Amino acid sequence: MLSKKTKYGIKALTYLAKRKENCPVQISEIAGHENISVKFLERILLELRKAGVLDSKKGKGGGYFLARSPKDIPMTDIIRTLEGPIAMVPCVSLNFYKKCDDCKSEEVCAVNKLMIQVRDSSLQVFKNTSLQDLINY
Amino acid sequence: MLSKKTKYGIKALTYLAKRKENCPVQISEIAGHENISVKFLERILLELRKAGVLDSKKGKGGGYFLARSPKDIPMTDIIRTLEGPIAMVPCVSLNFYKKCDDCKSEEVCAVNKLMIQVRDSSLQVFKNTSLQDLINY
DNA sequence: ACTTTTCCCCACTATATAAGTAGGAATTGT
DNA sequence: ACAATTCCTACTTATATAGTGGGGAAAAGT
Repeated sequence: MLSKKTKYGIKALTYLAKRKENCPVQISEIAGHENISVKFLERILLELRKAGVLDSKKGKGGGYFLARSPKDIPMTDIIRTLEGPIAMVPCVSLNFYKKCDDCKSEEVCAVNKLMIQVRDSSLQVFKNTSLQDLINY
Repeated sequence: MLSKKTKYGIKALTYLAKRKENCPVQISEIAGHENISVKFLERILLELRKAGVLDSKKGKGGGYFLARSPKDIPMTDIIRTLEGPIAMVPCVSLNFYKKCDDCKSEEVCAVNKLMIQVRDSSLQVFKNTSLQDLINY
């Protein structure tokens, strides 16, 4: 299940991407438009900034804005930052790999084989979809 | 993230599917082989029986066995029974649909559009993979 | 220099879900 | 009758999610 954190993050990013000019937008404006708690969104945007997706400006007239052009922000960046691994089990994760406690060997694990396929098919979607694609619908 | 319940369930089912004869197998035998708590597995197998994937026999010489041939058990059945929706958000779930609280309209929701694609790509894998395919690796 | 606006950051709480446990009832084979 | 086994409900515990509160720091406008 997708966490609200990720969901809100995507919504906030699309809100920013839809704007004509890439100038700083206040958290409260985004939160208001997308029905998100200001404080919660604050934390989400901060994470996205640290991940290099967003950039920010402090003080009066400050706010958040996209660090890159929407077409250069693949969904993989956003999902991995907010949701974590794209794989459904750590033992098939490319970026967050962790061995299973209960498995003797990954070579003979049916779950492993299945989840590699699921991971690849999801990855295909996330990798080939940019923030720009999302607002083009 | 895949729950341990689902993971254990898949492992138990593949264990059963690998056997030559489809005769009743005790929970404790499966649990021992797959490193799963007996009591926890008991609950999992019960759910699979209620869903029609497994059948059981009580009393001495009893146990669990596949209700159908492994090739007639698609992964969708198993995942939906143990994990629930395949979709990452309820608003794109085919079998567990639920409207979002925070969305005005699904037509303009970027998350919705993206997650439909992810759902379809995962569904493709789960639908086209049977229990038989899993043990054929 | 001062004030306001804004992001920055840590700690806390509440709630839900997952994971696992306990105990007994019901059923079947010998 | 007895032992082995599933069946079923309720309970506990651990972990993660979602959200809140309050103070601090930096930048900009005046």
